[in-house]
Amino acid sequence: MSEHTRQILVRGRLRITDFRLRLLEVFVASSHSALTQKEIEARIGAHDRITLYRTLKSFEAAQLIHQVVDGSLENKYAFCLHDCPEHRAQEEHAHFLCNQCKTTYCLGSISDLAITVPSNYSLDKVQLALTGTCSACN
Amino acid sequence: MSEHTRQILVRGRLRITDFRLRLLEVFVASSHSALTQKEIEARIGAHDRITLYRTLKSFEAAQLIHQVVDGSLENKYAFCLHDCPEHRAQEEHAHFLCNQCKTTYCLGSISDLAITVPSNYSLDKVQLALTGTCSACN
DNA sequence: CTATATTTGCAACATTATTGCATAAATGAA
DNA sequence: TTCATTTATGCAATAATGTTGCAAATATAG
Ligand SMILES: [Mn+2]
Ligand SMILES: [Mn+2]
Ligand SMILES: [Zn+2]
Ligand SMILES: [Zn+2]
Repeated sequence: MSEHTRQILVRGRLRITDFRLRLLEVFVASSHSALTQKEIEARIGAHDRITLYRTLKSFEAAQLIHQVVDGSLENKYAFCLHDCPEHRAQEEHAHFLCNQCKTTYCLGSISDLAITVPSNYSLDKVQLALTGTCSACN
Repeated sequence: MSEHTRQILVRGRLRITDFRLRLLEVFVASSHSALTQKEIEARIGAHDRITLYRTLKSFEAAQLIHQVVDGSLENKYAFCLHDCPEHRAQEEHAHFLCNQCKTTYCLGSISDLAITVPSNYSLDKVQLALTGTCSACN
């Protein structure tokens, strides 16, 4: 059953360990939304806090997950789908935080928006943090 | 010299204290950019950490300052200019984080952008976090 | 000036971030 | 398969940040 996550680790050139497989399962299982550390901990079962911290860093470096800016001040991560735009030439990336259920949804590309910065500024990355009420809560 | 900041506190219906005046001076002095707690502490001189924490909360509640989402995970605050769109009917608000000097600029309104959310979602707030290189660093 | 409401400073505690280091485990090569 | 090497893990320790309670100090209204 973990052949899928196994392959993801191989592609990311990360050693295959039990903990990494478990963490990856968690992300794959909620690939539509971003997770806080607390939410990850609730899902992953027994674990070491520091190992989780470092594994998140590794996953991020290997571009398996990405940090999510959703307007809350919490550090959230989401699984990078293979068409995730976050790591494709720094394309625009939108996320939606629901005020009710606190879920953060990944809305994907927003490259159709016209963003301009003041003259002499150069733009590398665009992060759009939307807040409101999601479909499930409406 | 502190007549200006005095007036701001009065308008916000906050009692005038020495610490509040000092903190407000700091914000007024860098009203074009957002400040981290560390940056505030470096500018304000001798102070109590908890008092700063609570005064920031008061200022925010009184809408003298607002939290800034700039794509970093740091908690930043910026002075609300009287035409600051953040507190005018939740209008869009853009900030720019410079990768070089780490300054966060307030870019103001972006209400001309066309933002759409999936059907059945309702949108309350739009925060646009731009990253790149600022004019001074270019 | 006095009474009342608010603010401040300090202690205490919670949560999160971060590094060092010894041990355990994974991997590639023999 | 075994072994050597590299990497990951678990635990201790520390730093940074967030948060509340409470008594003393201060601001403000009357
Ligand atoms: Mn995403
Ligand atoms: Mn602003
Ligand atoms: Zn919701
Ligand atoms: Zn700059």
